[in-house]
Amino acid sequence: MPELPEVETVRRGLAPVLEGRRLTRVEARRPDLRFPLPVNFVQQLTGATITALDRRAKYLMARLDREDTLVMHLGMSGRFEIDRPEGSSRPGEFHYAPPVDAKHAHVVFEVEGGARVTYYDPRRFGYMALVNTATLDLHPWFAGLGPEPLSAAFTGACLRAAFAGRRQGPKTLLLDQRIVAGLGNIYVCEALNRTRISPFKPAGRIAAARLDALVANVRAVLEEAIAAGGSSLRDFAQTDGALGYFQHRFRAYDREGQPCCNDGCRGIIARKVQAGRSTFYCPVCQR
DNA sequence: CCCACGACCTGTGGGC
DNA sequence: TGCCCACAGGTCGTGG
Repeated sequence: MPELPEVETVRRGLAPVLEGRRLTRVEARRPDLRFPLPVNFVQQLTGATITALDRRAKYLMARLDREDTLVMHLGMSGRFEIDRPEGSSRPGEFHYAPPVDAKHAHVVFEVEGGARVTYYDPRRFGYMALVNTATLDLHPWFAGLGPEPLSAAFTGACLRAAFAGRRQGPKTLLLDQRIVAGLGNIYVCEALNRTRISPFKPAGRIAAARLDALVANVRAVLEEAIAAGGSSLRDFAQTDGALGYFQHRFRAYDREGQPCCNDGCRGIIARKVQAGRSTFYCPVCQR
């Protein structure tokens, strides 16, 4: 669901209420998300202070003043909401409105000062784990990740190396988190459309200059999406409930049958299933 | 290495 | 109105 811009939007929303705060109460309302929650999940988190909230690829990482880091992935439908206690209460005891969607409110964090952060995830493809901080980079979820697309490490040369000799299209390869970490279906479609590269063209035969342009467009579309608060399709909302609005600026994704937005192109956006997922592209200008 | 396909799980939207 | 099917932002695994 959430791709890099959505996860980054969530991070920016949560950071002010979590960073530097102690977890006073943690509730796991079911024993598992996609995977079982760690044994002693609640116990290990209760009383811990979150020193920083970071993002790597599509993972959120809450650094703790303990050995472990709380790692969270939103899967397809994961979402966080923040709320404040209502009414008066004795210090240290807060009263909250019931969760908006109690059926899918799986994990609840209450922090010092009273804010409550609830994790909702109808499909439960999301997951949370406690991972030893010292060896975090060696964990299977992180060890093989490619560069952050917004970092200087992501370059045309990276793509040249990763694409060399590959007959698969750039669409599938850009979804591979080992090549570049954080892209998903939407932003890959958008970046390829902006660069006028066919999602199906054998990746190894794309000229170096076009890969440089692709890198620039990946960055541009991600930055624009972050600035817009991400994209809201079915259920993505920012932590304050506001909707991101980048979906209104899609040029390819979910625009089957509508005109291509590229200058001078009169093509119509098409949809094809590629590697089991919808690819949206312009058959006229994307070559 | 590539692809096709299915699994995980639940909800929603469109077509009839 | 109601039902059924296709499809959904991600990842993981299998088998040809």
